[in-house]
Amino acid sequence: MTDDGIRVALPSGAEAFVARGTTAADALRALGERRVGEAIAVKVGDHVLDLSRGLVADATLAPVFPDSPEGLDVLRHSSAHLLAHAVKRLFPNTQVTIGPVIESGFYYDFKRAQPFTPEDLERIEATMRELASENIPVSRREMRRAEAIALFREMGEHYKVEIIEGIPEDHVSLYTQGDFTDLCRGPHVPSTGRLRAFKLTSVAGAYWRGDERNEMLQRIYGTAFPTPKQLKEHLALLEEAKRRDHRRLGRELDLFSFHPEAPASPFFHPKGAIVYNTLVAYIRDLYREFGYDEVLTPQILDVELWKRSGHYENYRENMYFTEADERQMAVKPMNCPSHCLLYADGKRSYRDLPLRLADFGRLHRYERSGVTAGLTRVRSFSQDDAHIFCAPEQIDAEVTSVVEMIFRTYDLFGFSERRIYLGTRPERSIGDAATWERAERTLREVLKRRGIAFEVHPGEGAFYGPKIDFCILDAMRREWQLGTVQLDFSLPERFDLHFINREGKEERPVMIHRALLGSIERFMAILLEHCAGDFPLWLAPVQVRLITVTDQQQAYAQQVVATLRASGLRAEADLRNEKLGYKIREAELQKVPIVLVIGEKEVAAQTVAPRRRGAGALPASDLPSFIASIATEARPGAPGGVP
RNA sequence: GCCACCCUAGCUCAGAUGGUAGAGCAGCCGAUUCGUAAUCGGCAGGUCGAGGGUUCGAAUCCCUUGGGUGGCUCCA
Repeated sequence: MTDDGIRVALPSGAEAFVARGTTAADALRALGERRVGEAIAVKVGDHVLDLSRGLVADATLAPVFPDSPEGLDVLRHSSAHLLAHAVKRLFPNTQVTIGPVIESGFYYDFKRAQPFTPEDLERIEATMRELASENIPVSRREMRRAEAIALFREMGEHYKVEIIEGIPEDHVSLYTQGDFTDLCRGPHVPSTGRLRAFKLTSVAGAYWRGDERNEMLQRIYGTAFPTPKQLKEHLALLEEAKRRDHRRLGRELDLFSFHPEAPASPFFHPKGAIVYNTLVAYIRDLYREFGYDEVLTPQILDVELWKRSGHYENYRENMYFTEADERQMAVKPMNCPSHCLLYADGKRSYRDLPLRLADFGRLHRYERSGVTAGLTRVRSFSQDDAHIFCAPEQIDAEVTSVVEMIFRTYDLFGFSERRIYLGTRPERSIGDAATWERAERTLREVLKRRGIAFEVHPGEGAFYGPKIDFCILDAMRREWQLGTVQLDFSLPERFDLHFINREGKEERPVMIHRALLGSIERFMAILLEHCAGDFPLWLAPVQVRLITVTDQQQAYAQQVVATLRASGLRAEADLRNEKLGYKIREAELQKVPIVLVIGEKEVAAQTVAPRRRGAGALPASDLPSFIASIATEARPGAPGGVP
């Protein structure tokens, strides 16, 4: 190494000496990297930088291509800049704010008096295309903070000024492409021509700095990919998501509906009720196995109870209130206080613990209009909720057993990818610091001991205690929260709960709030979208549909239906005077798992000709062996059947 | 709650610039009696989410309101 030279290397080991200040792109060329032209950035150590960055010290370099995760981020970030560039060109009076990369694309927030219309979006996208085809070079420069503030102030970009004022460093970096300059950490593509596959997807309101007390900005969402083909695939995926939308399937499969008379409160139709109740039946089976006792508790309780539990203090804005006998009452948003009353009904011994009280009670929570959505966020629902009252030394075993129930259940439904989060103390909460500390440590230890990978979500705990949230990825790779385990030392305190321990002394139990599916409504929505309406046999509202070829077979068909029903199957007959193909098509569209075709031959031979959803015809068989062949699969909680 | 958009027959959707509603599917009736994803014909169905306004005239323009959708905030 010489004074004016530095040593650069590729991860493969190739080395070269170049002059200090050589750009990353030139250094890569000097190293014999052939695909420099395809790279959009460079990785120096752990940092992704512009290709035009001058190298000042020895470094190991790796080109960043658009199809790598880092490259995709650069591409999308630059697309956000291209969007801002186009907006400033079309609407010069607009102020720019921030434009980050998000999971499936990017967005940019703007301040403009006029709202952006869908037509504006088209014009903006067209302008983005023009700017891309002009292949404008993107350059970076650094500037003193004060200088940058002055510059953006002069440009009338007050939000940028505010952002820079919040940056502690002396210098900030600016990126310029043609007549557009933006404050940005970078890195960016070398020129706008590298952006070939992007699309603006929607406009939405968004608060400045994500605070609802601040003014509202206009956010434009978009997405970008390395190639047009990948963009197209992504858009096709969005179409598929639309096709699987549970609101749509709910209507098409006649499962549930919504009515303005009870906003955000689902009405389950007979078929939807079967799915719902079968899910509950599955959970009840688990409860039998894991030692839970089911209870039923009132819908409306005295406000005093909610004051005592802390809900009135912390949760009032989400509760419904009413009055009776001049007493203030509240509709329950949760079951826990009722379970505390149940626990306290009589002396408890350590021999009674753990006491696991399960409750499928209907809950009502007032959700602000605008946050509700289909079955995933409703105002009326029930959970597979339970509260475990146990001695402190039992916490570990109890949490462990809940985790087992959760994992087994998610496996059953084909949710094999999970993400687990530990939520710690939120701002609004009850209980002292030491108790919180203890509870958080307990949960952390259980997870660690079980070798379960998790992430910490600071401040995401419940107001009464820390929690572990169990999320899954569905078939569309979207993340949903389902189960939860929450430790609670506060409610036992507030309700002055105790049990008599081995020493004959009163001791405070711990309460564990937990759910596997979470809200049944929400779970049903997620499952419906996950399996695109193709429920496993045991959950299907109609398991078997008989289809007659002509009306000569009606009597036999009805007889078969009766036999199937007698053996516990949900069966029905389609006796309509329609062609076979028509009736089969309808059964397929209705996602009926098994169709039994009954024609002249079947009547004569006293058999049925089965047909599996999506798989076509199977050989005919006699009725008893057909029933035997599906018996296991039709039992609640039968494995398989979900992708 | 905030921003934007949407609401026409049970469903999916047509109905530039204001002249008072239309299709396919579903439904009903009839014909057809048929072998693994749509048989043919006919009939009926809407105070265009609701209320108010502008206008000679409103599904269409304006205001209010209800519901929904996509986001933001929230999800204890």
